[in-house]
Formats: sequence, structure tokens, C-alpha cells
Amino acid sequence: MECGQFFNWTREGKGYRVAAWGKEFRVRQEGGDLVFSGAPSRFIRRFFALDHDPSRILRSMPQDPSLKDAYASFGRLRLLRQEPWECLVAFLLTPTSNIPRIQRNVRALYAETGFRVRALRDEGRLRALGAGFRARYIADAAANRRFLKGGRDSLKRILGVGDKVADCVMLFAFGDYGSFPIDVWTRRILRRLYRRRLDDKRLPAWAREHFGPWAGYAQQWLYAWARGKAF
DNA sequence: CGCCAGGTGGCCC
DNA sequence: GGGCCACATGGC
Repeated sequence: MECGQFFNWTREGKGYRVAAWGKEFRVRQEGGDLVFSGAPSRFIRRFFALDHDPSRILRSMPQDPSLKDAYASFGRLRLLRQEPWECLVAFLLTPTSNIPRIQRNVRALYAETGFRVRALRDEGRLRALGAGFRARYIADAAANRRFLKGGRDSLKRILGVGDKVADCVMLFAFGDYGSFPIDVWTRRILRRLYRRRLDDKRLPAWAREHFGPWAGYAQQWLYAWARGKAF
């Protein structure tokens, strides 16, 4: 919940209230159990990707000390299966923002519009909610939902969708688990730990190749690990 | 107050 | 295709 892949939640008691796939439900972790209410278990298992096997995913990658360390701290996280439109709207709010602000913007947008397309076409309203220059991106996306398909090239026709946002939507909503989104953090990580001399432009392809078909998990472990370290 | 933030589009050459 | 830079605002 807190590792920056998904933003539409609030803390509630010992757990979270979550809004996803047009539903609202509660979850909390108790030891190895996931306790929930407000949604069917079938949905919960799928959303939280409980069918994924993190240790097997780790073993599918080339091992190195940094990756093992990141896995030791964050290996229990899962890549959630997000609803594509909700995921796109959230990540259109991310450029040159920060996690607390993104989450606040996502929650305000959800509270105000429920992510309904008609409401999100109103750029002025989005600005009033604090989206800043990103308001235009979302208004454009709402007017061009036909490009929201499981393909990078189609996604990138939406204003505000570049390599990074496209990779996030492919990874978090379309199940392209080899996707390795490059942002300031993951760029820093890859440069410092793996490929100091490689062009920025080549990093996404390099990471996909290096970590393999589950590279997205490596990305998420390393991201969570580095973010807590003044890396 | 100044720097940075899960980048991108639109210029310029 | 690469190198700038504005974008709108909050966190720290």
C-alpha cells in the first residue's frame, strides 16, 4: 500500500481503506494473513496478486547483494492489479511531484469526481483540486480514452504520457511485468549499482533485459529500498 | 528561501 | 536525435 505503486487509500485503524476497481473496501495484515471486508475474497486475491510467488520471482533474476538486500526488506510486497483508467489518472498526476502530494491529489480527485470521465474533462475543476499543469493531461486523457489500451505506443498518444508513465501503466495495470519504469530514483539506483556508464535512454531496455520477465518486481523492491535511505 | 519531486512536451539545433 | 527549459505547486 505504501510503496508508491498505488495511491487511493487512507489509513484506518490498523489497516487501510482502499478504493480500487470502483469498489471501496478495508484491509489489514495480521501476521501472514490478509483480513478484509467490503469485497469478495476472489477480488481481494486478484487485486493483491496473491497468486504471485515472490521467492520464485527473485530466483528468476540474476542475484546480487543490493537486490538481495532490497528483497530482504521489501520482498513481501506485491504488484497490485490496478484498473487501467484509475492507474492512468493517478500516474498522470506524478510528473515532478512527490508521493505525499500525489496521494493527496489522487484522493481529492477521487472524492470529487469518482474518476468519472465526464467530470475529469473539466480542466478548471482539476486545477482547483491542486493538479497544477497536470490538469491538462487528465482532461486530455478523458477526451481520448480510446488510447487506453494495453500497448505503450497507444498510451503515449495521450498528452502527459511519456516513457515513464507508459511503463507504469503497462506494469501496474496491464500486467507487463518485464516493464521497469525509470524515474529519478530508479535511474539513480541503476546508475550507481549496475550501469554507471550507460545512457539514460537505454536504461529501461537494459533493466528489462537484465532482470528478465519479472523486472517490474526488481524495480519495486529497489525503489522501496532506496527511497528509505537518502540514496 | 531554495531545492527537489515516481516527467513531459515543445522548442532549438 | 540530443540538449535545453517551462510547467504549477507542495514538501522539507
